[in-house]
Amino acid sequence: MTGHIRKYHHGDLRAALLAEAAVMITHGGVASVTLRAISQRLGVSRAAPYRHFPNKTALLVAVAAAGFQRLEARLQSIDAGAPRSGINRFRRMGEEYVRFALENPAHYRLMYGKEALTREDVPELRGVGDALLALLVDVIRAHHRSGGIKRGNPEAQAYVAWSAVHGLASLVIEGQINAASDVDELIRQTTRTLLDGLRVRRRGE
Amino acid sequence: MTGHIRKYHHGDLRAALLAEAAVMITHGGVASVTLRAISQRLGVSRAAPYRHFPNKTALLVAVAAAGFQRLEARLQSIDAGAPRSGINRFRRMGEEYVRFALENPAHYRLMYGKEALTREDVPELRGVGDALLALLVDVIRAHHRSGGIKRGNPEAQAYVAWSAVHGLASLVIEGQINAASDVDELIRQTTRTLLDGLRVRRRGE
DNA sequence: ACCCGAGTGTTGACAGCGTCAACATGAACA
DNA sequence: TGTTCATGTTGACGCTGTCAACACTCGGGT
Repeated sequence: MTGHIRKYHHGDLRAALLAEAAVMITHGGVASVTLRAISQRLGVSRAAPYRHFPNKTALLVAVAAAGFQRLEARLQSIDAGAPRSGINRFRRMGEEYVRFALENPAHYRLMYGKEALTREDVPELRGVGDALLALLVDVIRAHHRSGGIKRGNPEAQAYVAWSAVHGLASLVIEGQINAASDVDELIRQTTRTLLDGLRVRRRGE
Repeated sequence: MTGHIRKYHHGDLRAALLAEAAVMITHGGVASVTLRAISQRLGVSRAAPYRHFPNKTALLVAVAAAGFQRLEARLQSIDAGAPRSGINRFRRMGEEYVRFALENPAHYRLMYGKEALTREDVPELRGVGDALLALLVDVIRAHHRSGGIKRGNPEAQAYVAWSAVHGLASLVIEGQINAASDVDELIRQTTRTLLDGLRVRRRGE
C-alpha cells in the first residue's frame, strides 16, 4: 500500500490524502468528505493537508482528475482489447463508459459536478477531459477511414457521442430514470441509436 | 410582485424565500445560497426560514422542482407552437431543452446535482422529472403514428433522447466542451444525430 | 370586547466546517 | 555539528446549519 517514493514524517501524506478522499467519496459521497475527517482517519492533524494542497477544492480537483485518468485508461484498454474489429469497438467504448460511471457514482458525480460545491472557477479542471476527447476523436477518425461513421467534423461527432453516454450515466446516477428500467438494455439502446445516427447519411436537414 | 394570497407577518415569506433563492443561484451559484444570506436580503432573521422549510435542503429541493416545472412548461409551449408539423416538433423540443439549460446554468445544475451537496437521499426529487418524461413519451408516441420515429418502447426511446440533450447541456455547462466550439451548431448536430438514430431501421445486431 | 392559541418571527447558543498564523519537529545537507 | 527547509501541530477566527426558548400578532370562539 505505502508506495513511499519519498519519506516524510507521515510516509507519503499527499498520496494518502488522495486515496482516503477517494475512499470516503465512494462510501459517503462528496459531501461526507471533510478535511478534518480525512486527517483524523490518517492520524494527522486537521491542518496537515494544507502542506500538500492549497485548499479543500484543490484536493477534490486532484481526486476528480485521477478519476478521469482511470476512466480514460479503462476506455483505452477496451479500445486495445477489440482490435480494429469494426464499429463494435466504438460501441463497446460507449458501454464501458457508462458502466464505469455506474460503478463509481459518487466519484463520477465529483468529476462533473465540481462547481456545485466550490463556487470558485477551477481552471485546473477546465480541459481535464481533453484526453478523453482526444481518445474519442481518434476512434472516430479510424471509423471515418473504415466507413463505419459518416464523414464530418470528428470533434463535433465526439461531443455528440460523449453527450449521449454522459447524459445516460448522469440520469441514472441522479435517479431520474425509472428504477424499473432495464439499465443494461438502455445502455445498449443508447449506443445503438447513437451509432445509427452517426452512420446514416444526413438527408434534407 | 407580492402576490399575497395569504398575509403573514412578512407577506408571503415562503414564496419570497423561493424567489430569492432562485435569484441568488442565478447570480452566484448554488454555493452562494446561504440561509443567513437569504434571510438578510429579505429582512428577516436567520431562523425564519425554518417556519416554512424543515431545512436548507428542502428549500433547495423546492427551487429545483420549480425549475423542472418551468422547463416542462417551456417545452410544452414549443410542442404546442409547432402544431403537428412533423418531426421538427420533436427536434425543436430538444434544442429548446438545451437552450433552457444554457440560459439557467446554475439552476440547471441544481436540478440535477442535488446529491452532490446534500448527502441525504431526497425522495421528493425522485421522480420530479416524471412529467418531463411523460411529455417526451407522448411526443414519441405521436411520431410512431406519423412514422417519423421507428416503433419501439417509447419510454426507452425517451430516455435515450433525454440523455442526449441532458448530456450536451451538462458538458457545456461544466466547461468540458472546448470554448471555441460552435455550441449552436453542436446542438443542431446532436438533435440531428439523435433523430437519425431513432428513425433508421436497426440493421444487424 | 375579550382572550387565547396557533402561526409566525427573533434571539442566543452550539457544534462542525475551512482556513490561517504561529509554533514545533525532524531530516537532509553544509 | 549546526542550520535550513519541508512537514506537521495547535489555537483561533468567522462562517454555516440548526435548535430551543422566547416574543409577537392575528383570527376565531366566548
